[in-house]
Amino acid sequence: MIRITLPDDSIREFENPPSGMDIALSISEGFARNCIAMEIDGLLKDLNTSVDKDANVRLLTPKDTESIEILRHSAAHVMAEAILRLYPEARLTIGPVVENGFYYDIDMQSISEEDFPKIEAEIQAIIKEKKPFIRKEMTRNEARERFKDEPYKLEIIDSLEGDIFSLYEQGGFIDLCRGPHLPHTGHIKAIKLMRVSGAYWRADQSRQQLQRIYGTAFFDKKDLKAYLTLLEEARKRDHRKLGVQLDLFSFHDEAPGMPFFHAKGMAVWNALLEYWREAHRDAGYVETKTPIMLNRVLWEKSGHWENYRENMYTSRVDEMEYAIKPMNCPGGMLLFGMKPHSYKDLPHRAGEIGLVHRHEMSGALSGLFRVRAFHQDDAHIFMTPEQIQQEILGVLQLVDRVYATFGLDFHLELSTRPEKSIGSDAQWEQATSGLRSALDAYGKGYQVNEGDGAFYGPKIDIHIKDAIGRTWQCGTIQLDMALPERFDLSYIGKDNEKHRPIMIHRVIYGSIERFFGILTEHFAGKFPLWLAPVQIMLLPMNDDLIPATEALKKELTAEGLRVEVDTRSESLKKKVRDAQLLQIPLMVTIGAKEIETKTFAVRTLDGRVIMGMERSSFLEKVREHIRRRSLSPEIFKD
RNA sequence: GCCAACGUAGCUCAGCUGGCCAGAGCGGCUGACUUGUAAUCAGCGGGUCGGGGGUUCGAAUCCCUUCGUUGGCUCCA
Repeated sequence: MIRITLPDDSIREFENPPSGMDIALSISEGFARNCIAMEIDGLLKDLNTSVDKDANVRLLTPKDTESIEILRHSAAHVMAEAILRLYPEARLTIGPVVENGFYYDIDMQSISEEDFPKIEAEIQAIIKEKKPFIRKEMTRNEARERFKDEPYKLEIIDSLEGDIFSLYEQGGFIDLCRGPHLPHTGHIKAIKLMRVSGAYWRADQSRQQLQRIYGTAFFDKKDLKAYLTLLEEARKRDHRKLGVQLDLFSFHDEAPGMPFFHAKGMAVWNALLEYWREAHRDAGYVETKTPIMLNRVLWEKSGHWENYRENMYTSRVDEMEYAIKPMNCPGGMLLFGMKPHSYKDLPHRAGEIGLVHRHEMSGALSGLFRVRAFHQDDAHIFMTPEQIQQEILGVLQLVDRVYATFGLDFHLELSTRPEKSIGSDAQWEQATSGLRSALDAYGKGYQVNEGDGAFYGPKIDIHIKDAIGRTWQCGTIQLDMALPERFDLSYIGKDNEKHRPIMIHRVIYGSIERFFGILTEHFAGKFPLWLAPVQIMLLPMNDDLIPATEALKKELTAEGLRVEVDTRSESLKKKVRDAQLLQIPLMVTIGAKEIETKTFAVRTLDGRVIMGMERSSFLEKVREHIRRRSLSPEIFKD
């Protein structure tokens, strides 16, 4: 007698060891049709696994969160089978599930997206056959024999421990796999190949280049459609596209990977920095600036010459070797090291909007998201060990304040000591527990990435979530136990002895260029009033009103507002349309009436028009909206 | 750096199984219209078809090479 406990704590008894399907059938036939896998005492298994002892069993249907991964994993097998049918000489390597889909790395001839339709047709044929996934187990020797013509599979087998290997077979296709899988291929209701790219076997450049074919799969065609719609939405928001449309920035062959910011882009940039300075002043920071080029001696001292050389631009001037800084820290170290410090001066918070250059691989470049020259909103904080918790907490609060201003939610990740690291156990313990207790005190919760810290210290990464749910790592707080040592930094403690300060690097925007790009996509180009490149577009009703409108522009500009006049001899409709397309938050129509009564006819981006607004009240509300850095599109609500 | 795709007017794109003067829409300019909230009409300019080399009677179209862009690998702000 086998007793199966279901999630609702009900118990079902079976004479013989039941499979998941048997259990599902004991509930209802419709439910059973829907089940795709099961969980036995917390372990995911195939639905046809026999439960041979009393156990807690959960039957999975497409609604369960784990199900989609099982589906995609199975989809990867189906894709692999389809490819082998079409390209018998192909050799499979690995085919994991990734966010939003799956891929399979295959050693085969180069293919392109044009080959997708025929592969997809083959996949559909396999799905239609509703082939069951059958699990088999083999010993190491049997597995090696079975895959003797599959060099990559052999290498995988040899790299794994244990003596029993599981394989899954559907139709004539068999693959080494841990499982679990769907009951049969027919459960794959929606599948689509997304793209193909190169990848190296075991991510090693010196090894075989493979074809990585990406696909995605869903239980419902509607879900696939929704996913494709999201991709479409992301494409519409692409900052590279909006950057051209809104005249914000550009790239030129003469400086690949190094953005040029246009006047309108700089308006946004300056608004970002103005806010940054305000927030940092409030948080007790001073601002510094260090040169972008420093000599080799400095970089040898900091360790960059040894560890970061291949990413640095170097130059020889007057027989002296220089490097353009890839990071701001060494300059910051020099500044702190200039004069003695008392414990009473700590913590010392020095911010720097530092321009750094890093020679990224050409293939890594991508719009403003990955560039070779960028500005970091850096800061170096020097403190006593006792101050770690309080200081980190202060940074977290600043992070909170800044991201909230943009309507960005975020989560935190703590990375701890990696295998290769410098510093003593005690130092790491003190540093890590300092970060941990700051995170605990902050109370937002965080994820721990064991062993993911930098070699010179643990760190906290801040991941923001944008308007369409994508996450980006921007801010980071890194504790550095190496540089104060290398630069022999010290402060005089209460005991009148020299002590080594604790130092952190931290950024909040991260790279201003990248943050700019993220914000552009987050807002879909519809920047809030305080950030908008052009805040007000004045629309004269006819050409005779242009001089009067230009005079108004002058007045509004003097108020610190970013204003333009549409002087074209176009219809009002046309001028309104073009201002809308440029996502300008305020359109102010100037007709004879407005001049006469000293009022404004104001239109906001949501299409609402308010006629006859007193100029003083317009100004007051606009100023207040900007001062509060409000995100609301309703500038004249009430 | 590697793999793949792409590069035609300021922008978006057509032409690309080689062959009439390389096209369209938008933008720009000129003129008319003088407009009350998402495209007024007409006319006119504008292109080394990314650069270089080659095949060919003939190349935007085919080949080689180079630069750049995009998607990945990798790396990371």
